[in-house]
Amino acid sequence: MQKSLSREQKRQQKLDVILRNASKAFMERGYYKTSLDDIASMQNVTKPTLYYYIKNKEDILVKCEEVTCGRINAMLDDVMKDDVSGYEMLYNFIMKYIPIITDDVARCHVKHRGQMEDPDLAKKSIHNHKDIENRVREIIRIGIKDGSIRDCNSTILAILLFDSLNGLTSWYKSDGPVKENELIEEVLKLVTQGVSGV
Amino acid sequence: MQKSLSREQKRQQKLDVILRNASKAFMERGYYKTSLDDIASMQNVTKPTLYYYIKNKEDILVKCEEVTCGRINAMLDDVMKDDVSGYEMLYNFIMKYIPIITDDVARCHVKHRGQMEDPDLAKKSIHNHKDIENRVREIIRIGIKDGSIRDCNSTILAILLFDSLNGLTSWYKSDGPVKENELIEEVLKLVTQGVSGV
DNA sequence: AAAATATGTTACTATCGGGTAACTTTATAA
DNA sequence: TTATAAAGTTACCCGATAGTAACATATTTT
Repeated sequence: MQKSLSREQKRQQKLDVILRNASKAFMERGYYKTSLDDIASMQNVTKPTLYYYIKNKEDILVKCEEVTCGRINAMLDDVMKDDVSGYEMLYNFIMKYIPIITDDVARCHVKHRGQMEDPDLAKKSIHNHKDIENRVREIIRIGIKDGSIRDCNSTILAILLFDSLNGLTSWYKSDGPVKENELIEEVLKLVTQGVSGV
Repeated sequence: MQKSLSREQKRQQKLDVILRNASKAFMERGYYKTSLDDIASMQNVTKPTLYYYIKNKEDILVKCEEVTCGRINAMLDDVMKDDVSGYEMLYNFIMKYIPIITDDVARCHVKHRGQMEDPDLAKKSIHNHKDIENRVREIIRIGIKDGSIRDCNSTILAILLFDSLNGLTSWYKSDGPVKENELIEEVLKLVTQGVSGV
């Protein structure tokens, strides 16, 4: 039993590596310009081996999504259980969202969300994101109710917020010139105070 | 001469239709899932006819970019020549940027910018966008200098701003439930004042 | 040790779609 | 009205690549 667990763990680890490498490649060269042969050779295996871990190419996107949405929802559970103002919840959400979303697998998910060829998978993907968006809208509504967030269209605000946060994924590199602390700082200031000079 | 001009105009019009239809298809189904046959049949012509107007598939993206960047730069010329505060310039820029960027051809450009397979074209595309980004950074710097925009990292702010504005392109539909006026209103409020309740 | 299962490989198929060559039709210009 | 160029068509090629079948090796369990 001990050994069989370790085998299962190894399997999981290899899947993780596949997702990580595939994500990296998809972000650099794009989904369609990255062949399964490319991905396979990153693990020093051959293409058919991949099919031991994934159903098909599209399944890589699905699995990246599962991992990422799982993390985000767990974080939201954590943030929303605190008994603080809506504004503080939103602040905490943003602060914790950025480190999650700058990970390669998460970036891959954000870029390809809702774009599966299988319509059912695409629908499910959009649904997953809408769920998360709704939870953030709920935070915004709480903030408006308790007066900590100014009265606004919570739908539009939630979308704009996600746009700017998810946009990070296409340019932010953890080894680039912009430090993560500074980035979080600027994003939080922009979202909370805006750009106005006074 | 009259007639030959009209022929040239017809040609231009047909190219416009191709770009418009291709953009729409690329946004709905994605670049790689849209074949040139698909695009051709939207104009009720056959694939080789397209090659009379475009060099190859990628050239569609290049032409969408030329059109869009031309519009944005003309708008920036206009906004920046006014003798007003940096904050007001930024405000005007955002107000005028949204109608430009919610057009199908512009949305297509935003989605595919910098993703051409030909490295030279990709480089040029990124350069085009960086130019525009730099002009907006210049506006921000003017605003910081004259005190109308709070002191901040102009690079990060410019990027975040573009992220949220360009993000619009993936969800905003001119015939959807959100009115353009309301959208512009909310974006401007968010960017200028932030979300804070007080 | 043997049976069963997991993991991997080589070699192949089948399809799709970008691009082109050669030909036809329509419109402009001399 | 005839020559020339524009605009479009049919028929094809060919490279790329997702997915599979059949075979080989390692590992675990009995």
